Amino acid sequence: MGPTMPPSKKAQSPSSGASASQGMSPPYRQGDAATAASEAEAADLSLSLSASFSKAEDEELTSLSWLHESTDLLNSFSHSGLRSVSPLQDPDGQHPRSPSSSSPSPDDPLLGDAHSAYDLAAGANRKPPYSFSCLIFMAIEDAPNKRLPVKDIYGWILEHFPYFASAPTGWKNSVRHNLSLNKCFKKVDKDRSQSIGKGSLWSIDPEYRHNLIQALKKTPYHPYSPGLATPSTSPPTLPQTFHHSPPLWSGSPLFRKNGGVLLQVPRGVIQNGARVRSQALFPVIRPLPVSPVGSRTSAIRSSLGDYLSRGQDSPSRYSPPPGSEDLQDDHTYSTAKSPSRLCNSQADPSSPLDDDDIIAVEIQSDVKPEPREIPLDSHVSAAATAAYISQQPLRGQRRSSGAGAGTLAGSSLPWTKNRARGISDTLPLKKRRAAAVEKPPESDDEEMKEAAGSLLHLAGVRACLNNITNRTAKGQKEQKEALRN
DNA sequence: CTTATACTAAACACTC
DNA sequence: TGAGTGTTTAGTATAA
Repeated sequence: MGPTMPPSKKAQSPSSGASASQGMSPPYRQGDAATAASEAEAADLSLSLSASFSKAEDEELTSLSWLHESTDLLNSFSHSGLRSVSPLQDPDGQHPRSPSSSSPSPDDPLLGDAHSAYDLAAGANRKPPYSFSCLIFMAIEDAPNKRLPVKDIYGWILEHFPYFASAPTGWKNSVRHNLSLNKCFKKVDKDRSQSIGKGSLWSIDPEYRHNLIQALKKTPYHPYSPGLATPSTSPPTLPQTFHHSPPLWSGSPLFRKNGGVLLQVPRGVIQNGARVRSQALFPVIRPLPVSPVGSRTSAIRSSLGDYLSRGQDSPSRYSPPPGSEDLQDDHTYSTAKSPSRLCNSQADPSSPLDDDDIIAVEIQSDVKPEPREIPLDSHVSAAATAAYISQQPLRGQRRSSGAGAGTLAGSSLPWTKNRARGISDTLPLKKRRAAAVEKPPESDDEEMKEAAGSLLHLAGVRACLNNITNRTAKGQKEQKEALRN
């Protein structure tokens, strides 16, 4: 998924496997003379970016103008020739930085010692802080038709993350692995008239799109990422204080493995490729019809506008166009689709949850936040979800999101395509597949309904539960009345 | 220590 | 037939 690379050694090195052994992750070094100017430029841009993001925070995010500003800065940054900068690794390339080790220098309060420690030009050799799921997601979303063959996904990743050009080819396997395993991705039925050769086109499953969007929002490139959003002069924030940042869900694996750790990064350190930031900051959101600052920014606006406006309940904020289902965000992978799908599938589609439901969720969270009370309906905005979840204790979130969703999905990875075992488990793969064809497993929906029904019962999510129970009660009542008659 | 998540490697099957 | 693609399993690493 995700912004993925954990703050671990694994994250720092190209991979824990062959790539590491092949020395794909050169130690951090001071940039050479050719990059000096770029570093200076990066510092300036970083200052501007940080200031912009900080301004957004100071203004309580009541306006999106900062976003345009930031986008412009990102765009300019993208032309600075700077590439990836991993903030998580010590100059020796071995250990993540600790918060205490990243005190800004007086000369450069933004970059601090990081500025001297990290090679701004060496980003191409660093693994991007996105999980493969996010990379794939971005690639597909960046495609005009929102669908790509694997080959083009490779190409997109290579284009945007030069690191992979020199990385061992195992990453392609990982891409395919993700495509196959991750429910967020689905194959598009091949159109014989438009044969693309081998393989299929891959697209994003709308059911899970929110999860991916949410995951992407957890990336360090998200303007709300504390690494960018907090004033540069403030000390690095610890993850525990994160809940103050509205859009962040600190319980997501993406947060845990990236955002949370990136908090330890000296403020203003530019992370990873500038191009990535500018071009794929939020390449996942459909552009708005009207855009004063370009499609990319529109995309961001379409995402964050709704995100903010609904989350902050401000009428002055940008409102998405009708039908932007993307903006009804189910948070992240870890919650998976099951709960929301349950609600959606069982609730009356003609009466989607409205803001009252969101409020109800928020109220619930205020009263007694329990991990199990995660908003379960995808109609609940991402803001509400994130705001809600952000109040959950980290550990609780983790347990609830992981175990809960896992239970729902009947898999340890709720968004993955792990088929329910049991069908001729011991048979050879081929026979198992044949058996699966003959006896298709219970549909995800059915599984989700069944499992999530139980969870919903526990969770007491008012909107969903009421909807479901009302319908159930109504049906039972009608049945009884019919029997009487 | 356990659990969840992400990644990598590998084997195998399928398709072009 | 080989290469690319898709699926699955196993193992490892990390964080909480």
